[in-house]
Amino acid sequence: MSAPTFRLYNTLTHETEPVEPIEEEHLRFYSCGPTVYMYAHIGNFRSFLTADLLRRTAEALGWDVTNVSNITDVGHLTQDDLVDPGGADKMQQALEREGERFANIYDLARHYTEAFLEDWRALNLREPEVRPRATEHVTDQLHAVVELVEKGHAYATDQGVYFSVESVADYGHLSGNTEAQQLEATDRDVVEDPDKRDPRDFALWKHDPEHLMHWHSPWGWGYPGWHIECSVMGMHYLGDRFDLHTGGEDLIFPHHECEIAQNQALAGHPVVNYWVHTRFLQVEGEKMSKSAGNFYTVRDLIQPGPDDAHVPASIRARGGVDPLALRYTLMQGQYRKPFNFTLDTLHTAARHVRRFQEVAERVDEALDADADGPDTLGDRLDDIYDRTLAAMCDDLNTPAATAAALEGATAIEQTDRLSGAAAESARAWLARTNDLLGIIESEFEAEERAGATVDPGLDTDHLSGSIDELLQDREDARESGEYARADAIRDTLEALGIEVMDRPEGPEWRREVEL
RNA sequence: GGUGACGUGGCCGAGUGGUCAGGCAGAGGCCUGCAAAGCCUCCUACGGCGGUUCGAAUCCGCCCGUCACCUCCA
Repeated sequence: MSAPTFRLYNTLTHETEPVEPIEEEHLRFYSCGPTVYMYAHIGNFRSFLTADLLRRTAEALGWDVTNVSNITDVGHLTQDDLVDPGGADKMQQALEREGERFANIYDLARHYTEAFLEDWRALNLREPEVRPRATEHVTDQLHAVVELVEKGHAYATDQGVYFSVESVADYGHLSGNTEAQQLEATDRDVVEDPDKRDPRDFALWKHDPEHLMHWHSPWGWGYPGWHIECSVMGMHYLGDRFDLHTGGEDLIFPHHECEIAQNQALAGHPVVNYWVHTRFLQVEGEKMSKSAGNFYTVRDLIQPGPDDAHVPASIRARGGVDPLALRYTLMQGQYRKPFNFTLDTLHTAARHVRRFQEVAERVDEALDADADGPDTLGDRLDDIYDRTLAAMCDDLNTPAATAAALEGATAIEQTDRLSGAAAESARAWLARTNDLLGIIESEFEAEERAGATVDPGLDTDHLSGSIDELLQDREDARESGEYARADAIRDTLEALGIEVMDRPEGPEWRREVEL
């Protein structure tokens, strides 16, 4: 079968377009990463997951991929445009909030960066080729600001340096915010800079010697504006023409709008061809917020603390859900459509992920047994994989892709007796599907299996000896017809969250996934 | 007010002119000492009103509703 055409919705053109890399079969893209001032939440990761799926789909097509995904470890003003002498900044606020935990702002950034990378791996996201930090590129950012001033695209006031929006054509095209008055904030409770020439102009540099992070510049001590870092790091690593740029929908305006203007001014031409934005998710039908009690960080769900009262007790009781179940859940909505994250979906996802894993176990056993017989699965699984890939190529249609993958699991389950040949086909299919979707087995766990620490979510390991004893007792009871006693033992196990299955070859147990 | 997205069965969600999505929940059956798991079968919907068409969930128009963004946010 010929490879399907990879198509993505481009915010810039409002159309779903074929992805045609500048370098043939080499996708180069930039992903806006997090500001590291708190633990990342599941909405953050919906967006990063889009970038991961983009990569995996391109790789499945045989393309090379170069992805740059930044870490924003410079605090920016909570009201981006406003030069607030008080320096109310997200990271500074975090430091004030959690002051006793961290020695300084850099320590805080380091902590949340490490936590972010742990979550990233837990969710089975592939590593970007480059993960630059904003603080490592401040000099580059300053050079860019100087260049913008020299080219007449920016000007300095007492309070900072601003990009002049009217110096580039087409400002507002990406977001549709073309009217000047739309670009003026209605409520401004912080003093704005009276020397700004146009309310739409945005800050490139903020003069503030008191800021917790500050650098020397031609305009005195201060720190860079938010938008310039992505322009600079993107072009630094990917050149002044690259394929694609990803981020959350909130970044369309102002962040990416400003980035496009800066890119145009610096390079003299458009730099990025495709802009891909992930919609915000909702949780239980509402916007996720701490006050609504539906705000979940990744670690809330995969390794909650016993006192995380906002995490449902059923999840806390079992020490968190399988991270792949969380990943699977986030894939149950296409990245561009409204998505309602619910515990019900999480529950279903956990079942599906376990089902894939059990199919994989069965295939591995059949591989070892290597029974004679024809390959009854290969053609069918090839067709299923083709449809899975086609769904991903269709603007990352993950619900359709996972539905197709599930058909593969059913196909394997339906086969009563797997021949060695069929098992090999099934194994190959599982590997390809996992490469594409990442929902069957974690690449990082496999990597680290040698020195594997016990998953904190699984506390049955120390119990398995006594579980085996109980099961043997139950078998003895069953053989002697003492079914009441056998059922009582099973009830005991179920109370511990252990499911018992009497298979023809003997009893098996596993943890329940009920939430 | 501006911009964009979206409304499919009890629930989640595919599907861009004529043929089956898939899953969850539910019902029946096979299997089982009974269960569980798995397998088989059943449950047939497209916000409303017009229009185009031999034929529309699918195209067009209007209306209703939901959501998001419009300088904190992925």
